[in-house]
Amino acid sequence: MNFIVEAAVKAVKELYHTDITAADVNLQQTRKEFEGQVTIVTFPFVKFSRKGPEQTGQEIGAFIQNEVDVVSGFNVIKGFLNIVITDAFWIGQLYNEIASTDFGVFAPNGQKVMVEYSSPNTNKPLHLGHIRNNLLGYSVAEILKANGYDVIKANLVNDRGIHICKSMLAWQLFGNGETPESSGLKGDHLVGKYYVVFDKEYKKQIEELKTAGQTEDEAKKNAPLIIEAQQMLEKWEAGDAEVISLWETMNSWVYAGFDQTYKQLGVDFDQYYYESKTYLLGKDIIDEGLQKGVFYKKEDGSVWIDLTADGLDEKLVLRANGTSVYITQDVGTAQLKYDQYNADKSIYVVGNEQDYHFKVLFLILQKLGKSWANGLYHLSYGMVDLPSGKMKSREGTVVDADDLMAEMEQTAKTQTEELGKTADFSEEEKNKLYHTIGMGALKYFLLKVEPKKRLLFDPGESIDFQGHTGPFIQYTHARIKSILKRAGFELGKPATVTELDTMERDLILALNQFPETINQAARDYSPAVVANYVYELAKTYNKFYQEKPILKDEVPEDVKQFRLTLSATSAKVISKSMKLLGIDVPERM
RNA sequence: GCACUCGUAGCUCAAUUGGAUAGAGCGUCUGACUACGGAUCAGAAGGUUAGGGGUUCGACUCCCUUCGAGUGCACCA
Repeated sequence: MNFIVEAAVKAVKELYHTDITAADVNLQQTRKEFEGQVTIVTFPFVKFSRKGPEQTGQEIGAFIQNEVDVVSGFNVIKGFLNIVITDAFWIGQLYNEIASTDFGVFAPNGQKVMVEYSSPNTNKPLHLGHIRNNLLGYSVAEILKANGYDVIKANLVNDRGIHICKSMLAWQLFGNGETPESSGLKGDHLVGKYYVVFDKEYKKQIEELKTAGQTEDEAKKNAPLIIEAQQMLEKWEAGDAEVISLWETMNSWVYAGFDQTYKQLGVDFDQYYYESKTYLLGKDIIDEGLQKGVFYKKEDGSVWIDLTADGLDEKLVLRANGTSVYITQDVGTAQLKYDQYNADKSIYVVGNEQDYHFKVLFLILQKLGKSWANGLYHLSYGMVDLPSGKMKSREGTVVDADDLMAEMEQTAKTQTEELGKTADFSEEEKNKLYHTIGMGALKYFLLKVEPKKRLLFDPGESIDFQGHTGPFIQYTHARIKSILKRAGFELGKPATVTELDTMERDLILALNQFPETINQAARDYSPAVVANYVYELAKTYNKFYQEKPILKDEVPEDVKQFRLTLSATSAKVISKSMKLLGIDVPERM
């Protein structure tokens, strides 16, 4: 629609002798209840025209109609100039742009972006909150790719630390040599089980010490288990062969489990980072910062940065004994990433409880004068809540990722069997379909909500398959495919129709929004933008489908071909959109 | 206490980034040629956009304030 904007700029220049830029023209889709397809808001121009908004609209409208030959008319309602564009234009748009294979795919823009997501702890299995993280990260990566970025998906695995040692210790003490093979438990679940065991035994010891007269705080510090775990961590850091060996074994179990979960989820990574390898990074940068005067040293030798001028606090970046803290390591890892990839942007998909941390991290890197610091972005997302409140792993109120995915597939199976449309499917085809639909429902449910908003999940009532859902969109796609198959239709024939019905035009308009939607989703780092778009599109198609015959005998051949083209392009755009969300669409369901 | 985020129909979410009469789904009620696939479509009911001020041609959107919810405020990660 750039030509409309350009015409508007020209109109203001010639009519009112004022230079404005394209950004000053507020262009939007015309509301359904008015005639026309695009609307210019004319209020901002009245100060140039020195006339009322209606008259200004009339003048600009007349100018544009005269200037642009595909504009066939206009109307003005208050400060809104509604522009009517010819059907010939829209038909051309459908056949020349929308139907082309690279519609919605932008040429490489020469920029590189890293998206870090997932970043699990290796002491417990993934839960619903991790699913949201993974789906967001994967989808944002796909959206950026579609916008022409060269994307690197990274996973920073938290594979060390006291929490890992807790699982290890509990397994050592209470595990009796249990392995995934011996118990049939998925590796990450097995390790998670011992994390819970640790917590239970630890609490017991705390109670014992309390009855022996210690305060809560003392008991927490003095419980033998926690002391042992700390000793284990020290041994790990010292490279103790036995501890390292145990650590490697248990982590390998977890990774096997994660791989399986990731595969089910359909996410993947180009680059893994492990905190066991990065946790010592960053110290040299702290030195660098000390020299530059960005940091300062306190009497005890600890190193700090003063961010009070930026509305934040003072922050420790290195302990008095010279060891790192969390943020030290993140400073170092950020540098490592940059040295390795030279990315223009780096996205961190991390929950909103770390908003402050990333604010501080980015500010530190800016103050250190890192040229790439401006390209850092924290994609912060809200917690997933249950009706009972927050998920807590130790209280057993978490919704386990593997369980949930299995339940979704089961629901898909039940629903599909009830409808009885897959009688001729092979067992393998059926299973694949249940997976596609179950995951479609789950993924859509999580991605349709704006990332930063918290999300409510009720395990009691299963995720819907009707209405504003993934299966609804998948169904629309399958139905189109069915009709195309029946007609033996292939894209490629030229248009022979010259006029559009309202519903046909609305559908082309909706399809035409796709590239802009992809842009906006990337600008906002928001898969929800795509999710809501594709739902609107599916609804628009369904309405068209319901009211306009396509293959019926009474439909003239050229109209039939045209409606088939509309259907085929709708299926393609639906499929492409869903792919950006990491959701597959079936041919039949 | 301080900081950040959020608050839209009974419930779950939208609203073209400051634009027209705030839109969908679920749920409730009513319909759709004797199905080009009914996991669909049409219609009805449902709102003081948490409350109150302000900014302007125009505010769900920006500012102030009150209330409510969440998160953070470790020499843990």
